[in-house]
Amino acid sequence: MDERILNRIGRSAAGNVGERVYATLRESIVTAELEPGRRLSENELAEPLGVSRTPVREALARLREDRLVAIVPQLGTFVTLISPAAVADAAFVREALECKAVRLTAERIDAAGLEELAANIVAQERAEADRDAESFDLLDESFHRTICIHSGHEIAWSLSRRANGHLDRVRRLSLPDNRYLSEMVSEHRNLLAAIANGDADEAEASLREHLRMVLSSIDDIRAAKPEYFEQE
Amino acid sequence: MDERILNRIGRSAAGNVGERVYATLRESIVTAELEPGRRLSENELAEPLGVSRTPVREALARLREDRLVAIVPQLGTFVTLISPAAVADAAFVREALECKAVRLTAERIDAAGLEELAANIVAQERAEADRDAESFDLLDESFHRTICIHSGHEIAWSLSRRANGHLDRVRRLSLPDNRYLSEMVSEHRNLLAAIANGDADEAEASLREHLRMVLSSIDDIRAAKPEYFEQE
DNA sequence: TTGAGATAGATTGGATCCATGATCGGATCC
DNA sequence: GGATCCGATCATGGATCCAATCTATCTCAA
Repeated sequence: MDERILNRIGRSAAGNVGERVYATLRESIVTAELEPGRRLSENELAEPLGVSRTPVREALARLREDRLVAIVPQLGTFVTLISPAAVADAAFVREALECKAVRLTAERIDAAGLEELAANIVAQERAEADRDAESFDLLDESFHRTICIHSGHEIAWSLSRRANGHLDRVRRLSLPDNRYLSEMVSEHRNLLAAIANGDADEAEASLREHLRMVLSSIDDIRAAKPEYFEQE
Repeated sequence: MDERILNRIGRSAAGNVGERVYATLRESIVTAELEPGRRLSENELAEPLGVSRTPVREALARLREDRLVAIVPQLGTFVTLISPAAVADAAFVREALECKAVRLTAERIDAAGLEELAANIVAQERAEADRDAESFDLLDESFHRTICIHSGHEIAWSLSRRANGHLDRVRRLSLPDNRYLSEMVSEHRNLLAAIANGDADEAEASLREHLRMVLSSIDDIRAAKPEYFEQE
């Protein structure tokens, strides 16, 4: 396994069809364009994408691991209903990983990293002023990713991102309501301040508070769209 | 999506061929029967198992997500070299998830759960007396799984288990040396005591100490088998 | 009209086939 | 003798084919 080989590792996951299909389907599910409970068919998914069943199957297998679809042999594939337990699990995982990461980040981030986070917040403020929730979403993701990367454990981000599907789905369903937007920017500012001060405890507490806010909207969504939820 | 359908969910992941192949290959890699750097071929893997390339590809795709193999298109699939960074990532993830889980477990475990953990430790003591490292391994896994399950977030276990491949590989390579065995049993006892007392802080501290011990052997392995390791 | 049974259709799981591209070895030319 | 070019071989990625089986519908009889 020489260097030339190592240099090419990752290509397989980069531009291949299965990866694109996975990203497409995940986005469709998270935005509820493919609504919870919806029946999917590998053939019907493959045809409009202009691909065969093979990469679709690969994508669905990954989505099953994300618990975003359920595959029943000889019957069909279904978008999972929103499960309060799965949402709680996602919140648990994200809090565990990101809180631990932010402690490390507060201890070891460099000036360039702080600069990057500060620039991100400036952009968030602009998105807030423009009421541009979609841009804010991307910036929010980038903000948290940057924090995880500077902890030295980028894996924290990729796992958190992966587990986060259920939270994303709930959040997107509630997106039209953007009254929380300025509050979130403010929380991000507090978090950055704690990191800049190297205060791991404060950074963790700040992030924990921030993450838990996302959960607050789930009851509203459930009241509005009960058919999207599992019965307990 | 009625109940009959829901009742059958999971069968797809239970007895199917891809799952078996995944488990088999993972075990072979973790025990270094398929040594780091080894080139794998889908055809050569499929033939002795009596299956086609399809389930092998499915298994390899999952192992790639575990970072246990690297797939290079038109070239080959390779068992990844042991990467100190990947090992550290695995330790980070496990510590983050399990420490957070054990806090919840200490707060909410019931008598039956405590009984289960106590019985497990008795079995560990027997394995220790018999110098039966393999049995101890299974019991250790079961012990940690039980703790995670009683936190109410079994996901902590499945993700921890999944991310743990690199740690397992290092540990198995060092297994013949079982002088740590009695120490680990003792640490498990301390952990159980903290949980039984409902002392979340003590339980977390105890588990953290316990998990970090696993890392101690990596340098020995590297000295013994440098060709298994990535260069930094 | 209603019920049961058979049959047709559709679904995923697994196996096979083809396309693309990378490596390696031998033939050939300088 | 050595470098170069070309083709055979083999790798994964994607497409297609077959098998098993579950659902739904249609038919026929009571």
